[in-house]
Amino acid sequence: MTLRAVKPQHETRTRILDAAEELFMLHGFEGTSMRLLTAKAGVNLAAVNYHFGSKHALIEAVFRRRLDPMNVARVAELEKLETEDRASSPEAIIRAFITPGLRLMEDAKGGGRNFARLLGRTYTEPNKAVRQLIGQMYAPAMQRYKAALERALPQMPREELVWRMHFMFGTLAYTLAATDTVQLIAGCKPEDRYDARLLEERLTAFLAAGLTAPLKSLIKKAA
Amino acid sequence: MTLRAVKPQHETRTRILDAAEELFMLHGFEGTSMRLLTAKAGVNLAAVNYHFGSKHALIEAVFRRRLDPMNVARVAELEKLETEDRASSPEAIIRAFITPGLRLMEDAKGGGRNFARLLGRTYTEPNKAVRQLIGQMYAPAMQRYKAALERALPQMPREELVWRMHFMFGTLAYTLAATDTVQLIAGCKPEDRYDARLLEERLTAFLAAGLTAPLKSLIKKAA
DNA sequence: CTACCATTCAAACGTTCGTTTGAACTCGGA
DNA sequence: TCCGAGTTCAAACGAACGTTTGAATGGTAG
Repeated sequence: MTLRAVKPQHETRTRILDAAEELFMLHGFEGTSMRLLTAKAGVNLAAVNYHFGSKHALIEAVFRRRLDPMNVARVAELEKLETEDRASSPEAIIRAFITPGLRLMEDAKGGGRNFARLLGRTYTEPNKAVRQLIGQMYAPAMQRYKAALERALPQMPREELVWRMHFMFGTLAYTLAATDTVQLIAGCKPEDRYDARLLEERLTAFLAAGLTAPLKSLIKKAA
Repeated sequence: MTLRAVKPQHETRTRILDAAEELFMLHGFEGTSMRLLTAKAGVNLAAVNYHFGSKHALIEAVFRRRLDPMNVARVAELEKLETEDRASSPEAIIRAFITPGLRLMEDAKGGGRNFARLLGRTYTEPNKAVRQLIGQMYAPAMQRYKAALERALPQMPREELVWRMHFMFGTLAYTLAATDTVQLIAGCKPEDRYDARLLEERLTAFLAAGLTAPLKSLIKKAA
């Protein structure tokens, strides 16, 4: 019987994942060496290959740990909307989509914050294997939301909707990744720390307006 | 007198810059080795350090070659709006801002296309030195546009405008970088090649609507 | 106690990295 | 013709990379 203190089952794995999350965010995948990573995690250099098999497999594990639950939460939020007959509001759908992402940023211990920045950057990651990896992690939830928005916006041409969802996804990704770039525009440091609740309101208003913008562009095209 | 065919002044420099543009886009900065780069450029391995000094200085040169003219074009477009008294339209200002960026993507020879993807990704670049580098390249033009939008939208709280510009900037960055991610949403390959003109219309409509969205969010905040 | 399995460890593997070196080459001007 | 500055070249530098190895270690079941 395992009476010893909590039995740190796979504690090494967790320490590696936490260190990887932070260092991948700070220096990128290629910029993070296994020596630095294992030193930060306080484990032996060989531990990564023992527990994960390779560096690439570690990258995959880092994403799976957070991304799978996040997309489950996304689908759950959407299903809640649908059972409550509130799925006809594009704004509600947008909020359901972005909330699980923004939740990451209010993680007090910093792990979620690190992952949020890492995730937001990875959609434009050079490494094709990594991009495809998270692409297929997203695919199921993405198709659900696409179908929901098609129902909520029946008058919108499908192709136009695809592009607007693309823009929406991009804005969220950038917001998660570029948390320190606001000062590029503000010209000074942000007055206080990220207020995730306020950010959610701002982002939802911006995206809802963009997604439901008038369709005049298709007519003006002749110009 | 230099009668010889066009005198390829600094042709080696150009070949290196072109190869760097493509390879940095494909594999990132750290993922691109000087050996691969110089082989692709058809020059000697030592040529990069001879002509640029170091790999980091090459990265800087790659950005300066395209980014400086682009931001000059941005400011010029804005000044044209202002002399024509059309600077009161947020949509016109947005169009002036995004057009020079989108122009890169219709470069027939591919160089601009490569740079567009590279640029869009770099706002979320892990390497802080690189991020700061392009940050300060952007700063002057950014402040001009911020002032213009403050004048065009006098009723908008300054802080709200900063965030909406941040979102706008992010959407453009993502659009430039993630040219192949649309199929993540579309679920299939895009029917035809990027139509920059149509994309400009779609992006302008989306961003103008987002930027001028109603301000109700500030009231709803109590909920 | 012993045997066993999972895990940890220090050390080394071969490869590739960015950069440096000093000689060879090119070519216009004295 | 010869000089010298500008450029290219093959070769090598030490350092750092991801991964592998085989021996030690620790706790558990027989």
